[in-house]
Amino acid sequence: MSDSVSPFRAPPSNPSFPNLEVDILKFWDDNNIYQESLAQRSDAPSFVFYEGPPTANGLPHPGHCLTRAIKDVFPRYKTMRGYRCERKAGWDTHGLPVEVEVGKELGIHSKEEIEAYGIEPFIQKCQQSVWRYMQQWQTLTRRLGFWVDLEEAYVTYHQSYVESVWWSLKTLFERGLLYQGHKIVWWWAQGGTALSAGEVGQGYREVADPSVYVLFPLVDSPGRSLVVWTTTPWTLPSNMFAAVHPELEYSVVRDEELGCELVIASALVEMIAAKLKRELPIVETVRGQSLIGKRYVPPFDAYHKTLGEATGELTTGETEHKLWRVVAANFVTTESGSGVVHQAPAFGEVDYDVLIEEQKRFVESDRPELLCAVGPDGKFTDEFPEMKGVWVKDADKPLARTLREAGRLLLLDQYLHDYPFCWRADEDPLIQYPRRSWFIRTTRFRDLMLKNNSQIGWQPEHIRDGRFGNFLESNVDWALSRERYWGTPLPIWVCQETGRMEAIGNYDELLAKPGIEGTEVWAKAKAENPELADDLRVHKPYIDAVTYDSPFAKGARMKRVTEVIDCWYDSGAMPFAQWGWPQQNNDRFQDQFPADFISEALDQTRGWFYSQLAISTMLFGEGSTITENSTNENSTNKNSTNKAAPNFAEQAYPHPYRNCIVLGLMLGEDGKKMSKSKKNYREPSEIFDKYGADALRWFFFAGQPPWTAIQYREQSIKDSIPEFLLRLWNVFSFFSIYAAIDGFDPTSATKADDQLTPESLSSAPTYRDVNERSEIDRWVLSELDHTTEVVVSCMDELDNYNACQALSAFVDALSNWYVRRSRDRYWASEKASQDKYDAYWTLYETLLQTTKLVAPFVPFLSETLWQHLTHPFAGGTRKSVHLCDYPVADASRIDTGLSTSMKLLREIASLGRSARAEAKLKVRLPLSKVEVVLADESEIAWLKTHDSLVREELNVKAVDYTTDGDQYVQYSVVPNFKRLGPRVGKNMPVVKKMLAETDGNTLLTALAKDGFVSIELPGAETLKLDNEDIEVRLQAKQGWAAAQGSGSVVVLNTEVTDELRQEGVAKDLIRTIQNQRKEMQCDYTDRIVVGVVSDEEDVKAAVTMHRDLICGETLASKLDLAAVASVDPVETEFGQVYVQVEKS
RNA sequence: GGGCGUGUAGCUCAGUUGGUUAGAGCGCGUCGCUGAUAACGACGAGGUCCCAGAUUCGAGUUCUGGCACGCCCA
Repeated sequence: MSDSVSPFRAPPSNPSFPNLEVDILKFWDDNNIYQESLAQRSDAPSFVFYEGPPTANGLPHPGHCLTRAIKDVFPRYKTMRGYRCERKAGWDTHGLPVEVEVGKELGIHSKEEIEAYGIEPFIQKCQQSVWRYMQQWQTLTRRLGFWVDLEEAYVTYHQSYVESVWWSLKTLFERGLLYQGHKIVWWWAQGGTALSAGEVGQGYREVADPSVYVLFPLVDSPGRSLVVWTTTPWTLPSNMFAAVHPELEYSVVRDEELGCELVIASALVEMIAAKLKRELPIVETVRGQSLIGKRYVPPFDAYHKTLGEATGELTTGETEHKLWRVVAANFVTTESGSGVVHQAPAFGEVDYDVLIEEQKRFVESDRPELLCAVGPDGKFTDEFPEMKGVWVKDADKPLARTLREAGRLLLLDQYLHDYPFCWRADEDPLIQYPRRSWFIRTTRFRDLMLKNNSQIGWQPEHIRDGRFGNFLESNVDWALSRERYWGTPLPIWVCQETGRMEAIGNYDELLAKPGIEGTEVWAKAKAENPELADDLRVHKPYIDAVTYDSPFAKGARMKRVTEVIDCWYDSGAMPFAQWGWPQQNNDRFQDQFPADFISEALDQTRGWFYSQLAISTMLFGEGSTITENSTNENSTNKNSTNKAAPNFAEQAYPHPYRNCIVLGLMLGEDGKKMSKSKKNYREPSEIFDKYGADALRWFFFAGQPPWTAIQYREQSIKDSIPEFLLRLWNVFSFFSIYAAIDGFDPTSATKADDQLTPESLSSAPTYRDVNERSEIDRWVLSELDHTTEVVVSCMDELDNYNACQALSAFVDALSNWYVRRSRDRYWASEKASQDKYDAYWTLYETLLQTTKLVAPFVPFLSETLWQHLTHPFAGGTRKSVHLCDYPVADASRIDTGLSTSMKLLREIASLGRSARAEAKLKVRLPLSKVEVVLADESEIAWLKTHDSLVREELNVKAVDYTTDGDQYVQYSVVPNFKRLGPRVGKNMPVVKKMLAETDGNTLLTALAKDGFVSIELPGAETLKLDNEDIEVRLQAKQGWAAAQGSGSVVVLNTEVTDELRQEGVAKDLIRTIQNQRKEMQCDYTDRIVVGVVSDEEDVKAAVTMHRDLICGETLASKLDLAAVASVDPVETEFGQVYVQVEKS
């Protein structure tokens, strides 16, 4: 090799990965590596990734690290595989959480307070507040190595984004898919606002409510009443129906005290009788079905006096009373109550569904209308004059009293249950309350959504038919509107005179309306505060001020509805709205739709996964047509691409995403949900500082499949360092040290290309064809290419876990077999031997390829390795490993036979060590022989050529292989179950028994002679078994120092001769002396003088016989069987050992 | 209450279409190496595969019913 100074830099021996990572971040920034990785693929086929927009309105936590790591690894991989993978960041910026944050800041929380504060300054604050934690998000994203275009991020409050959403809503509106209806919400009456499910969930606590059993007298059966149970007496005035389960049995019982008959579910009669403390003899029993349709008198007559006899026409042409009938409902149970359920659809979502079902039975003009005697303030309205102005919860007692006085109260009791209170005002109970709301008719698309879903590649697969599929099956119309302030305004304008409506698709379209007024509100605000983001002009309150002439009635004005929309709709519109499509960027949208890959956590099933699928199916699915804004001739289409709005009806499912990895929930150290108060997790920044981003990433990728619930364990993150990162580093470090010593110069490959592919390195004069290299070289390269094959096929299937398993196993084999077995080849004193060149080239190539393989997973470490490994080329190679192509397996290098043989060899070495340990014969003590018994001969010839390796590993003088190991081994023959199962079936246990009972050796002999053995089955049937049909197992006999593996048994010759023992002592002495050298902190070139004083003959003999060996190994210039003056001896089992450093 | 998922070694987790010796890492124990060295390696102990039934020649794996935990929805 060249005598010039090695171009390799010696790497730090104990690297600080966190520090190296920070350097790499700077390197990437300084050199625009990410941008270049994209530019390099500008003409490549695209692999489309969508970023599910996080909300920057909260701190990022470890769960987000997982999401962002997974979102990073596949785009990186695909990019290296030759695709163009753009990664546009995005931020979710609208919604209640933002309003709440701002409210906290301002010390206000009710809607009244917000309005008192002023909507205009409030939403301005919202817009500013969205970025509250932006810095942390960006820092985390960058530090984790998540490559994404933060500068080009889409933002849901941007005008272009809002306009895309408007366009889609207008499309839906014009297709008749938007409508107004009621939605029963959890309502905070005092604050005048609905609460989200999450908020409601926070406020449950146990309370005692009245439990009343009320009589509903049946109209057509005088003296007979339904018994109805409720814990909310205040809902009784708004009663509309009573529900029974058609399949349940009901009893008519006689109540002597009241002098009437009661209808109660049979299963509950006893319970109610016990509460009443009186007998309720059964008069008759009936099925729920027979009660259906029976009319009753409601407990209060507020509505009854006018509507009591109201009838309507059914769709069947018949006539039926609209209200106060018994209806069927299968949610009725007999767990509590009476089995007859009071229905006040205004105050219960389930009850409301019953009303909807009832309404559907009637012709449209004759439907029962919702009864609601309570106002949004939670107080009775004049529809129930008796209690007008009374807060509902205060009405419970007086209502019960009224019922009692009217003889309608069977029983008053108390009932303990959990009931939600407002989390912001915990004295305020929430009530369910109907609100006018806008809906999207998603139910009409249920089957198409299911069809679309069925084509999506879900990871894990059970999401498709499980959680997500079920959710789609039970689809209900999307409640779109929110009575809030900070959100995308619902773009519907209403004629103030006729109530007719139209949707607006973008801001210019609005401005072009005739008689436009109100735009000055925005102009004024902007003039007063030029800093205001222009995007705010499409938000409340500015947009609300904009009105125009009604096309429906002369002189009337069009005014926007007041609502904003659900921010899930924002995020679901992201596939087109991120581009501002269709107003602009048609080509970008066309290119980037649908996504090949998205990933979020499980909680997005009903969130982003759904909102995207629903919107895409409605807009671009089968049967949909995209209409041009033809009615709006004034709209200024700045971009001609707007005209080219495609018809996506032809777009094959699935869209808008083809593959989705659903990540499991991340749990804290204690296996519980992560929570700041419990402090059961580490802050990401601490992890980065202590262990580095690669350690965290590897923990995510290699620890478990990503969809399992992951327990965040600091120890596991820490473990990824020695298990993988450091192990790989050590191999590299080993290589660098010796490459530097020997002056190994890869630049001698004059035709080396900029990715240092093996083909191009072969131009080096010292580079030999792999086939000519030693076996271990061929072996490691075979393993490398096999690993490459596995990793590529896993990653193509989005399976990071098994890809990492393969990588981990390979790095282990590289470190613990290849390098270990090859060390002396690098130490060889001959600098220019071909074997040494082979060793260097093999390890160099292996490291290069491994570095590329691990690049998507551990981008920092791989970059560091790449920089070092390519350093000799002084800039002639690609600047970054991330600009390289992903390795492709070279099938010609994969030698499965060699792989199998080597595996057996390693097993034999391992068994030998095991046998030694068992027999308490330490490896340092040489043994004369091992005998290896194999099940068959196929590998013997190959193994024999590796005797020296086995001798060395096991420290024995000789190795013998045999298949005839009767002496040591018991043969047993078992059937090959998998093969014979189908053929033998029920007789399998018999076959197994017969094979076991026959002498193994006899069978094997017969098999060898005839190629088959015959077995007589009980049914006089003869079974011929060839050697594929059976499996030979070896079992070491007792009394031998032996260990057995799957196909081999290793037997030790335990006879220890004097010679062997003395050699063992010599090796022990060497070790003792080496330890002493270390104690004395010798430099490894220091010469020493050694003295050994012992009474034992073996020790004396060992020193005499093996003086050269001992001196050579320990760099001793002198070794005597005498004390060394002025040195303290170490006491050992061999006597006293003196070691002194020689004065130079 | 419904849906979905999970339950395998002390801990964290793998386990391919059912095939008869259930794996890994950590931890623990023993030993080794000392020219990758504040590292490293080998070997070992440790398992009623949550429980009970069923299907099957054969079940950690399929089915049914429980139990426990988690998530989502009521």
